[in-house]
Amino acid sequence: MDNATAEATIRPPKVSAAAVARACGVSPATVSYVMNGKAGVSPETRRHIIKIANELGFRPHGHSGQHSLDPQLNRVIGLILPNIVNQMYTGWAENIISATARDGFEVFVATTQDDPDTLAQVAATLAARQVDGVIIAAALREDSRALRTLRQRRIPYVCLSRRADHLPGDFVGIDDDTAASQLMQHVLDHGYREIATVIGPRFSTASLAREQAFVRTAAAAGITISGERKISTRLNRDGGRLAAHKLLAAADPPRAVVCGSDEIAIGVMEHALSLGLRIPEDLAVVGGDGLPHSRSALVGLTTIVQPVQEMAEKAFDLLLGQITSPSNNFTQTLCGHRLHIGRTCGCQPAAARRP
Amino acid sequence: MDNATAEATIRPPKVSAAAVARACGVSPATVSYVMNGKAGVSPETRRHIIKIANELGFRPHGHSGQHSLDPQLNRVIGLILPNIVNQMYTGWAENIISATARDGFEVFVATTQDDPDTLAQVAATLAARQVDGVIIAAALREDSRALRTLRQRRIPYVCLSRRADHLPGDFVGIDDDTAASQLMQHVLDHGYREIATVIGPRFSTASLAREQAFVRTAAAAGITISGERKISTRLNRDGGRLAAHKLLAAADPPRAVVCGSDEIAIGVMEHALSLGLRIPEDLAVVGGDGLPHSRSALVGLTTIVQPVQEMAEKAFDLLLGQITSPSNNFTQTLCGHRLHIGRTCGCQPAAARRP
DNA sequence: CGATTCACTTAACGTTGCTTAACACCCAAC
DNA sequence: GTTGGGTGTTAAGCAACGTTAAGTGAATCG
Repeated sequence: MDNATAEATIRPPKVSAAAVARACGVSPATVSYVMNGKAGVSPETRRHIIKIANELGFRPHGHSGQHSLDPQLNRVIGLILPNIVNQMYTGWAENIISATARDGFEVFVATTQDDPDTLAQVAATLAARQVDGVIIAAALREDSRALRTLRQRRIPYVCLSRRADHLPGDFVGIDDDTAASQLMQHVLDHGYREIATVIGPRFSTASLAREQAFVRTAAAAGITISGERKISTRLNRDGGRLAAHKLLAAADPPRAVVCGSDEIAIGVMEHALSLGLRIPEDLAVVGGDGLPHSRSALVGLTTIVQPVQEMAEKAFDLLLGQITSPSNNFTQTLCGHRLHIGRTCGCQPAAARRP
Repeated sequence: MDNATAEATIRPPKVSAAAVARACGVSPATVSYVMNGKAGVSPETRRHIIKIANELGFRPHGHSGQHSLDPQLNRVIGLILPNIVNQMYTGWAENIISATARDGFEVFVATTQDDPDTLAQVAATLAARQVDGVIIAAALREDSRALRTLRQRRIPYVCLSRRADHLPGDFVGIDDDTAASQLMQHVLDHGYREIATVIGPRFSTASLAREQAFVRTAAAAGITISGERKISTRLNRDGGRLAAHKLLAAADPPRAVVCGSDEIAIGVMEHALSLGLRIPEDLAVVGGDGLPHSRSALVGLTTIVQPVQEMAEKAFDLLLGQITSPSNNFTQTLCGHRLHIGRTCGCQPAAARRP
């Protein structure tokens, strides 16, 4: 009797994975593999299935096609960070919180310490809390459990800075490849030949991309960076100290250290100073995040500056878009970076800019 | 619609959960799950049921079972910080988040920028979100609107570092008076006579207490700090720069600056360096938070070190106590601080030397 | 020509999301 | 007091869905 009301308000179009499979002439399992970025599917089939799935508006576990969600959002989003000590992350957090507050959203802040299990659990917890969306700056390349959990619950998410290898989704970051390449080029222009690189964990796509660009750019200048001089460490000062200890204790210590992160660079410099080395006279160091305090006159680090506020706001913009109108068309946004020339590379403070 | 509405306005409507269920085309059990925030209901169905229930004016306070509110916690706490850029606050946040996670709590992080209205609004928002408790590191001396809101709603809170002047409540902090006194004494021991103090906003009890201790300790050594040399500024680097600009542009610039916060101290040093002054040869500077990066060899700030982790865990402990067994017996916990001697005061640490 | 790899299917499995049904509770009527 | 209808809660059950280990068959390779 009241069915009229019910049917008028809710109408499930029900695009199941099986439907997509039928439309593509494959088995549901294949569709599942494609949607989760698993291996074992040919590129052609993969592309075909993605195309059909988008056309049909497929979402996993499709009990419902469209959200009628403006009225009753919880107005809460989750923010997953590797930690909240590194100022790179707090910078994003600050700006995300400001941006969300403008729209009346509250923010759950969670940290993972870059542990895969913690990440998976945190995502599950946030999902259980009915957040409207999640911004993740702690994605891991291989372990996509967290993102899968969110996908299944149809909770929109946006990856910030790091992405997952095989899972689709919105992404906001900088062009790590170009930025790292420019940074290395600047070091090369100083004439340093003995160069080491220290980056964050390789399970971060951002770290990995930077290392690869460092090595490639150096190679293009005829400089090979040996295995012992390519260090991956934790994304904090201690990681930098440890790396510096290894590098500087070697028989042939490097003349310059190119880091993937400011915190690491600072750790490297701290250790070098404790050995009595002068920077940049004995050792040049450059970083990769552009934190305010490492750019300051006290430290004077040469580094890549990321547009923190722009990135944060863009990430929330994208998330809000996904929340209000979910789709399977994802965008990859690369924000513009710039090189900040300090004095740790060997440049003179007054003549900050180099040609 | 007409009939139902008419009757509804005249008589207590008596909208049962079953009616909502029928209107939504689901079973009463599902409505029950939604109304109690239990799991096992899809977000779409949940929203739909909430919407219909609101339209029909459904009141969950039917005559049955116990009120579900008392025994069931939401397992969410609020954390109110002045900002999330100053590493003092992020240090506490990091450790509070870790501590709460161990007990299955989630944390809403909110920032006030030290604006009284923002603080009041943030507290109201958190209260509306049914948090189980709040940790506040952004309390203001005079404006206790926020704390009063929480008290009225019977939401436990713990003040961290700063307290409100006239409102009772648990408090965790350090002995600002003793710490500031020791810091000033160390500066006096160097023999400096021309001393200025720069602290955070005086609406923070921590800042005010430190300034008073600075002045008192200096006075005990026969040194008067004039009004122009007692500066209160914003709790960030820019605040420090501004203060330094005022102090160093004066006819009689000070020989030493005693700061109430590391960030301020760093701002002071940055400005001094930009004027070509050497630290500590031309100007000695000491800080007051003990942030990891200002203690590092790169900066070498002499400062008060606060036991960040201990304070964070203690604050959550107290909060948890208030949540599980509310009482009116409040405790004031003072954690132990220590003085970290760097080189910005003029001391010569063995290892570190700067070009 | 058998072994291996690749691309996909089959089928068992674990989850999710909801229903049915049993339960605990309060208020009225007997 | 006892009983019965009405109400919200909760465990148990079940169907649908997506996931994934195991399996199949064709192409490739040594």
